[in-house]
Amino acid sequence: MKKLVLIDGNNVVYRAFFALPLLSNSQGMYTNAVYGFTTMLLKAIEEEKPTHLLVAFDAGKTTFRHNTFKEYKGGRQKTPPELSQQLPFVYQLLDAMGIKRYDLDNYEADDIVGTLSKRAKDAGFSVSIITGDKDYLQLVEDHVNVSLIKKGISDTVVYDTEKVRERYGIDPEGVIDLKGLMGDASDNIPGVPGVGEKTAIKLLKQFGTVERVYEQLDEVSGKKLKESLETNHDQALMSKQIATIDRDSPVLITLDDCAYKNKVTPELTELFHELGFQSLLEKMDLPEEEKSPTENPSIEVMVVTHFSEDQLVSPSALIVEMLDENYHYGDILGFAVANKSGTYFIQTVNGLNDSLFCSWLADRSKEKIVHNGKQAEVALNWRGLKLNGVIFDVGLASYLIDPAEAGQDLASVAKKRGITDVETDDAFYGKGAKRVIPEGDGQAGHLGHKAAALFALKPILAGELKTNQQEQLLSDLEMPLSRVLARMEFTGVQTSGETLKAMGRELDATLEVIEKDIYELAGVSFNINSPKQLGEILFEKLMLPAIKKTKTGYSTAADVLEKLRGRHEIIDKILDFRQLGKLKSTYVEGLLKVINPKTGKVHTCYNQTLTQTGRLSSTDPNLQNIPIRLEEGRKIRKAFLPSEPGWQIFSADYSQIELRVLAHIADDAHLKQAFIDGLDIHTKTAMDVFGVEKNGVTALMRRHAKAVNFGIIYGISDYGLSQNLGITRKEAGRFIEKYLESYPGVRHYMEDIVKKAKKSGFVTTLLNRRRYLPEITSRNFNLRSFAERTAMNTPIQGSAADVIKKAMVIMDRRLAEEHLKSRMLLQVHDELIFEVPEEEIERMKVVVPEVMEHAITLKVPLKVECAYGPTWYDAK
DNA sequence: CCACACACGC
DNA sequence: GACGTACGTGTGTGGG
Repeated sequence: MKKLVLIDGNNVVYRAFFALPLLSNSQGMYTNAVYGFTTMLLKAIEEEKPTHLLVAFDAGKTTFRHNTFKEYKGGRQKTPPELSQQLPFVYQLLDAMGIKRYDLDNYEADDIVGTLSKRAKDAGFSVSIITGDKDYLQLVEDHVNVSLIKKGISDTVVYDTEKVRERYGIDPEGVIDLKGLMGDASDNIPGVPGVGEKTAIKLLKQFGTVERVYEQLDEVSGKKLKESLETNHDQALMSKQIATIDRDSPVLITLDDCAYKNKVTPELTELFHELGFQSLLEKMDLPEEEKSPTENPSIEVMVVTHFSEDQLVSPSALIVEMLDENYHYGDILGFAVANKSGTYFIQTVNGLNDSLFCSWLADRSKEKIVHNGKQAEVALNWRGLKLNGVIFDVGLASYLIDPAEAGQDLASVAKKRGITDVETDDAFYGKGAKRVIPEGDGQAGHLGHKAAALFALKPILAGELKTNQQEQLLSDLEMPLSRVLARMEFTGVQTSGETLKAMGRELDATLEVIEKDIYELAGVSFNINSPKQLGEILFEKLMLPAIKKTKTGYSTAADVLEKLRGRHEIIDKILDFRQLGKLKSTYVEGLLKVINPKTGKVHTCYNQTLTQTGRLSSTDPNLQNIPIRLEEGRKIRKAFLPSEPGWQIFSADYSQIELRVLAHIADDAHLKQAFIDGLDIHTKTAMDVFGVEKNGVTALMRRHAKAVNFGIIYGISDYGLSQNLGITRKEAGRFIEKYLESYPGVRHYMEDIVKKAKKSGFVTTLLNRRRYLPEITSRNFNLRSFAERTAMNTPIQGSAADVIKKAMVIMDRRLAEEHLKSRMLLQVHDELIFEVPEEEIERMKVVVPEVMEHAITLKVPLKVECAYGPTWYDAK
């Protein structure tokens, strides 16, 4: 006989939460409700041995019952965030176990259960319902029983028709009449005042139903009772109606959909590990994890020396193997392809010489699945090859699904999804200095498994993206951007080694003088670059007051030294030495090391899957932190030139993009107006915070206001602001308070986003980029506060990143459409740098701001400022 | 080899 | 009252 088990998910999770202490896993995430629910679920499966299983959930706040009675479930305590945060894991758990879950707009879990139990009974199933809610007893009938959870989570009492009669003295159908008369405080159902369980049962035993009670009201004994029944006639009927479970609700799934196979998946093991459910893991008799991936017989990797047409079918997963050294210069260690025809490995030389393979790589119509395709594309470009037809990038996808887990090895991404037969590169090649490329054909197996995993991962990740509504973010933003970045990196930026060397010589001369001065002032020579030695000199030998300490000793950081200025001549010298030393080592010497001797250019690598906010990062060299604030440093920019004679460096930057994004997201009328009116935002903030007219804003006020603005977009704390401005915490607190009074929409946003993050466990940006903040419900003040500030900051910074990324994709197309020769070279978070032929300058002055300002339409205008000159330094 | 302190950018 | 601005990369020091 078929057996259907129906579980009221909300009820069981809720009971588990309150029955168990607030357990948490190693990451501080609460797990007690998930744990309790899991225990219940496993017990039910073991005892009931269901062939079909479904967990029903309540859909939302309002149901059809609210149409009849708008106070339904009124006055209920809000679900604690510690509980609601666990719900997603309950869903994940069910999905991993292959158990159907279902909710239905306007209906509650009990209606779903009622409907399916009826259908199942009619189809000849036996049905067990698991819940802690007595209301369900109304569903009991032949072949349908209810397991009512008693105190705690482990005890249940099974109610069949007989048991209901025994306990209440009425038939199961009578439960709704019971409710109609006695009401239900927990659902805010009124019933008839003065009628409790005893009286209600007595009445029902005598009359049968609520309606009958009223038909024969005269026969009711007791004057008071009669009166109360009489005056509350409508209320009693309404209460009965509300308490009635709808057994014909529009449930769209079928019984077949609920078919259940007891199977332990790798996803489940992974999830249990994540949740820290060690005891359950042991209990479940899990299969041993695959230890030696190459032993997996299901993937046979064929080593080929050239490809045939029928081996390169669409879609195919493609691995272009390189180790983590710089992909502009690194070797390709082989290729692997996986598709429905099989899994193939080809050595680099053979692949590069196989014209069929090379034209397949370049063919737009041949669909490819890759992992961080930018690397492959650039590496192929350096070999004169093209890569087209990439339809899915697993690296980018996993980054969007959870930026905290991305940027990882393909093996980790796969393992998380239950594909365990891929070795990490670290494991296969060894890590650090021990890294070697194994002899023989072991590599074919490794690459083959990677390619096969890639092929298998695509539908899984696509599904996850769909759930998160991030498909467009991948297909219309990050994947096209990957192509744009590849081109920018490959194009590179012309860099004058001579200019750098000349600057280096000057720096050397100056540094030598300063160094000598410092030794003289200190009375001894020492390593100025060693904070330890420097600390000893300053705070022990020269007896300067130590303001701040670090874990390891005295702090000699710039802000500390600033405060010691004027106390000793040596301080200024040290600050100068540090500043110039940094220029010399990082910028002059550092950049010289990475200029390509053949092209005279630097070719950065953008990491598109690293930052938690959605920004890019840049390495080898980092071209996003070239000095600009201090003139000495800024001169470094003179070394960056156009790559063609007579061209110009053209720079375009967003003005106040983050504050504009804030005005948009917070939808703050006052802040929006300020931008619409084109005001100087820091002056405007000063006017609001200090309550003065424009003419009354002093330079100091503006500086303070600017710091407040800066802090606001980073999720401010009074302490942070006080440090920044050198004022007391109280004063800083007053500034913030004043600010939030002036911009109530911003205050509301800040409070709201934290609440939302607590509820859902993540925050999102304009284009639905996500960041999870598990620590936002931590009891550790430190961790929680940090997560709260992150909740405020990430949508702002991340949305700004969305805007400029979108602008880059559009800009790239626009340059092509207009047949402009100008090239996009760099992105520095809120600015784009181009090299532009003289004759295109005027056009670019129009096109670039147009594209950037309209990349995404906000409720405030975006403003872009352009500049150009013969070097990056001059584009100011 | 790694953690740390420091300094550069947005 | 705790802690303590966001996000990054690179360099040099110094301990294991």
